[in-house]
Amino acid sequence: MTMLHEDTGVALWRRVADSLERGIADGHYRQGSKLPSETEIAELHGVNRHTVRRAIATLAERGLVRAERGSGTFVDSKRLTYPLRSRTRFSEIVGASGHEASGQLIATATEAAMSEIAAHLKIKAGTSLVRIDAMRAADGTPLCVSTNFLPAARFSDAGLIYERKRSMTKTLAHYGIRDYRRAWTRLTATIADASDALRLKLPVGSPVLVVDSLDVDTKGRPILTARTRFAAERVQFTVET
Amino acid sequence: MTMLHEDTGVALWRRVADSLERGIADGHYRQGSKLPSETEIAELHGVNRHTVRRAIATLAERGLVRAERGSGTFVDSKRLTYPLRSRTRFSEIVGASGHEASGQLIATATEAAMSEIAAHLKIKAGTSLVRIDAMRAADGTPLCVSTNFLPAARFSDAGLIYERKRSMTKTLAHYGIRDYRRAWTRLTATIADASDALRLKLPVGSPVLVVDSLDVDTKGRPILTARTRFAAERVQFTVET
DNA sequence: ACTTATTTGTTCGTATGTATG
DNA sequence: ACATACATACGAACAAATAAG
Repeated sequence: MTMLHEDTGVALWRRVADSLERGIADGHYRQGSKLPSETEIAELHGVNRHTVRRAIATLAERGLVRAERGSGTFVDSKRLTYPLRSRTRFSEIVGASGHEASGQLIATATEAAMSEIAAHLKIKAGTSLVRIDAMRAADGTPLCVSTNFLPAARFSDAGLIYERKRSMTKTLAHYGIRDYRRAWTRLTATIADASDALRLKLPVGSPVLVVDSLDVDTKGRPILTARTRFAAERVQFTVET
Repeated sequence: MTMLHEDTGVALWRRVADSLERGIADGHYRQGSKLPSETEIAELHGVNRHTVRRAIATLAERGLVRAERGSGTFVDSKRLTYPLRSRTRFSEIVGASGHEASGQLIATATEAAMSEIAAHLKIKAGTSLVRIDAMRAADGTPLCVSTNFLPAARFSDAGLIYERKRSMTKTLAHYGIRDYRRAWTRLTATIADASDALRLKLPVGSPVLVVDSLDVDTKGRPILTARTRFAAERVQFTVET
């Protein structure tokens, strides 16, 4: 709204910030690595050092970088890249990016299927379901909380199994399911509610990515439908088309 | 907390709300259609009508439904389903779901490529780029704002073309590009900044879905990289794997 | 231990475009 | 039309911390 440049409607410092954020997001500047010095960035973008400082300040506020007087500004982004594909397994994905995956049961119960969930799982409404609420973390930091529904007929006591195994893949393996795949994924974002914020250790008002999904076995039979809420600031999804 | 049930850590009213929201999200309850009556829903879920009322109240607060005394509760979710796939075109997607797509140029300029963007477009840093900031809407309601970068060598004056055509597909067609595809898509969420919130007509603190993408032509040459911010409350992505 | 160069942090000053009243 | 306030942007200088020799 104020001082513009080349009739683009965007402030200079914001353009610099966007550029840097992009560089961090796509791995051009890796986690822990040093950004170019403020004067270098200023020269690169053809702006004053103050402008760069303001850009960096906004990134630092959001926790993407950390400035150290005398040595430099370092990337401090723990955002995990999480591919959405046919084979989507939390522990695999987290493990592949060099972090230690862990899971924790929040609650489990047996419920009657609501019509919407029943439709997804291709069972009759009112059929018995196992509900599993779980929190998943990478290197101890909570990444997501998920609410899972499984047909109780096939997966009775799945909650108890999950509590022991702390992994959905292992729980399903206990029932003889050695492979399964993602049938569909739907995704949006919202503000974390109080309990999710607490479990994800997020400040109130933080955005979460809400992922609805259905997993099916090798024969295409639905086995699991879930709603998973990811701490948006800790994850970045990639879509493989 | 509140009233619990079957030692699941989730309040009854929240379970009902989740169930209804799910039904709306997956089209089980369509836009504009009437929900079952409160007493019906209460019977279906085996809860008291007060519980249902609380669930509906939270949905109404978030603008998903609209309760009308004497006639019923109606789905009022303008959340558009937006598939992320190889062929991702705004106007096509919006048009296919029965809405009228429109675009509006916010600003355009020629800039020198920052190294990150240059890497995506496979050009040398410092090469001239056309930057196009645009807002896109469905039936007049803003859906997203996007910042697009195109190599100026191939697409000089793309900004002017876009201003006239108000569609990126048509703009590219003007340069002889009849087909293109999405090379990659990265996705996360954050809180809308002031200018985005204004342009998307969102309250401050609203979440936006941030989509980074690269489009390439039929020969695989990069033609366009963009960062698009969607009003999270108005859109739902589907991932096709 | 000392020097030197680099880098972030801070404080002046100056100028300009936008919004408000 | 004018004054005021505010955010943006640039320039110069110096202080303080760090790293390298």
